[in-house]
Amino acid sequence: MSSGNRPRIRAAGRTRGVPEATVARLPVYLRALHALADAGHDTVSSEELAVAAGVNSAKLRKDLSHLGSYGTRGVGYEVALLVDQISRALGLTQRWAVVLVGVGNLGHALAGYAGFASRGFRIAALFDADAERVGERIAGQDVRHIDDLDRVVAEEQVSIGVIATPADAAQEVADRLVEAGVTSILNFAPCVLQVPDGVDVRKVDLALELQILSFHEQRKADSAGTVTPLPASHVDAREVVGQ
Amino acid sequence: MSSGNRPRIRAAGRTRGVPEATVARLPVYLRALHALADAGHDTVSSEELAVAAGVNSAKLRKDLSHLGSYGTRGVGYEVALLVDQISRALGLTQRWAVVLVGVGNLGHALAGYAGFASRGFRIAALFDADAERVGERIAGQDVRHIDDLDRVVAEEQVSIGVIATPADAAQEVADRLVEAGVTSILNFAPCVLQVPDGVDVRKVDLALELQILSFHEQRKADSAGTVTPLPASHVDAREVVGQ
DNA sequence: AAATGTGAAGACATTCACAGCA
DNA sequence: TGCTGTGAATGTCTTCACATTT
Repeated sequence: MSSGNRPRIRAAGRTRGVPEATVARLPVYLRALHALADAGHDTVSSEELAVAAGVNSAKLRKDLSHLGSYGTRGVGYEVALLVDQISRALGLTQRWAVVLVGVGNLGHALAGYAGFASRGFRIAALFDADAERVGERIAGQDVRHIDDLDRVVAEEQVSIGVIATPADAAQEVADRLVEAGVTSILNFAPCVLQVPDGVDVRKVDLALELQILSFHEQRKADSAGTVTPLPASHVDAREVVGQ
Repeated sequence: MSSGNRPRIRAAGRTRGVPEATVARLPVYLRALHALADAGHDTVSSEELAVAAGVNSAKLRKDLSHLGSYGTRGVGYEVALLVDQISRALGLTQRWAVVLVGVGNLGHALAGYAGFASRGFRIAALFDADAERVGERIAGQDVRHIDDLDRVVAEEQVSIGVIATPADAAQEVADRLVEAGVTSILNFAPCVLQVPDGVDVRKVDLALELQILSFHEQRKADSAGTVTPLPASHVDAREVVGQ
């Protein structure tokens, strides 16, 4: 017996409790809404928005219902209001300061990526461990030495760090980020990071995504080669988009 | 009534039926195994491998069980054998040809990303729509004009395409890729792609990941500011790693 | 003695289908 | 009438706990 050794606290106090799967889709809805706003739409139905976001409308409505009741029955959602509510839910009413560590190939590209600035993030500083690179100017920022990390994080109130170093440097960088006070990390290095509780890590792994595609390619190739040619209504109607 | 309007075919013929969630973790296990092999380990227990991969051991064993029974009770898994089996399951026994479309900031970085080559993928060609860029040499490849896409895809038997264009060009590129015969797409453009059944799309969205982190940052900031200081056993012991 | 492989339970997520409201 | 919001049903994923095997 012993009835499950950890009680697994679900929430403390007044948790709105938005499911993680929903959180991961909110940015997609937000983007679709911006596009609709630009196209001149004032209101949108769950069906229309769902199509624009690439999900089905029941899922969309359930997702939005976790934020509150912002639609009008018989009409739909007011685009501007929904943009506000989703932005608020995601914490995008403030502009987060981000530091980027590692200005190699990929770091360069990330430093110049316009999508960060336009979506509520400000790159406060670029860092590298390589003395050769320090002082280099990228996207209007001087590359600083990683030893300055503590100071910059404190001064600029940085809470998010992006790691774009080689894999063998990533854990050390993560340790330094955490030490400096960063509590969220986006990791582009192909490795697993060890961080203390209370620090969130998300991983973006380029090769991993290709390997997943490889799996499905193989499946397709196999079933094509086998007896079953599978006429038109192919089995693969599964949705892959959802990360 | 009407009992669910689509029968939802789950598989055609002899599907081993590896769950999608498992597939997404296999590349992580593979990487951990390579690291272990390099470190001289011949065998590994589910517990050790799980730690290296950042998951719990029950999940790891369940995942591996979908590939077959390759462990030895009382001992563990032979590293080399497991590498083989996972590689086979992921379709990495062959080297896939990939085309990359869009050689801007990000495309440049991707073209030079060593992780592709080292994990079973060969960049067969680079494309851009901008005549200025055509002919430019990146990572040992000449950039070609997108009009050559059909020919290259056919000649080099390409089945995977990577889109690294701006969002407004992505759908058009996707259409051309599909038209040329590509059946898997990795999309870095921040937009939803429309593709026919049988074509898989995976999306990598850099800003989206930051937005998810923003959500959790806000939650932390809120609960810190509120009445509840939440002693040591902080609520955030949730695992975020799992993509 | 040690560690795998797996039914069963539980948690989580999606989809259905319709009550309720504008 | 049209569309949202949501209980209930279904499906998927994770975790537990232990029989089984070396």
